[in-house]
Amino acid sequence: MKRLQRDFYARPTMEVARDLLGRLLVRVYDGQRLSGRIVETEAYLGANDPASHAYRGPTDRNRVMFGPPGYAYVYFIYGMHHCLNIVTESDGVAGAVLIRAIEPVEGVEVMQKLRGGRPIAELTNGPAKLAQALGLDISWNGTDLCTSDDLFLEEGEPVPDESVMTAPRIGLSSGATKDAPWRFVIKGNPFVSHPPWKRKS
DNA sequence: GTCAAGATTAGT
DNA sequence: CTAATCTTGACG
Repeated sequence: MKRLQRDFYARPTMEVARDLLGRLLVRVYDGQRLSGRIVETEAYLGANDPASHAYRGPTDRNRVMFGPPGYAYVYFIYGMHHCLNIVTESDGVAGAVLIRAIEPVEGVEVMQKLRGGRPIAELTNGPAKLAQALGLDISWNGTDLCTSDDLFLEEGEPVPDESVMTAPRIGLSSGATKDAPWRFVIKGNPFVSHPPWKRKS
């Protein structure tokens, strides 16, 4: 299947976050394809988004968010979790999309092994969960998804507007943009974390 | 140098 | 609801 090119990522973050739904996230682990269909994303901007790591300008940790689009921004959080983001916007402009959940497609057994034998339903329905299921850690920060042989995205099956639902982002405690509807999910998909349609955000 | 908070998860 | 667990970044 065709791989997504640089121009796909070189657009406004919100647009990319929406368009990422339905795409196939692929990780080649030990020569084997592990993949999943993206079912949940969140957009994080720069200067105008207090909830973003890039809000206060570039630092050692968030630097890749300010670089060219199409790169992976992976960070370590809460002393035990890793999360995967896709860098957007043009070089010099901060922006990234957090991949919050994917629906397992290939390499389910390997992903299960990496996740301590958890059931398929709990394999990749959360940012830190999918990172663990795909064997991603901080060493993947800065990987170019347009040229890497081990981590990239394929076109997959674009999702129609009627299947997309927006909601406030998860886990934010403060900031003017904490309630902005910058979270995108495929309505009704069982692998979405904190399902918006089940009320009780 | 010090220190509180964090784009989460699993278990009570 | 809370513990787990440790890096980062703000401040002095």
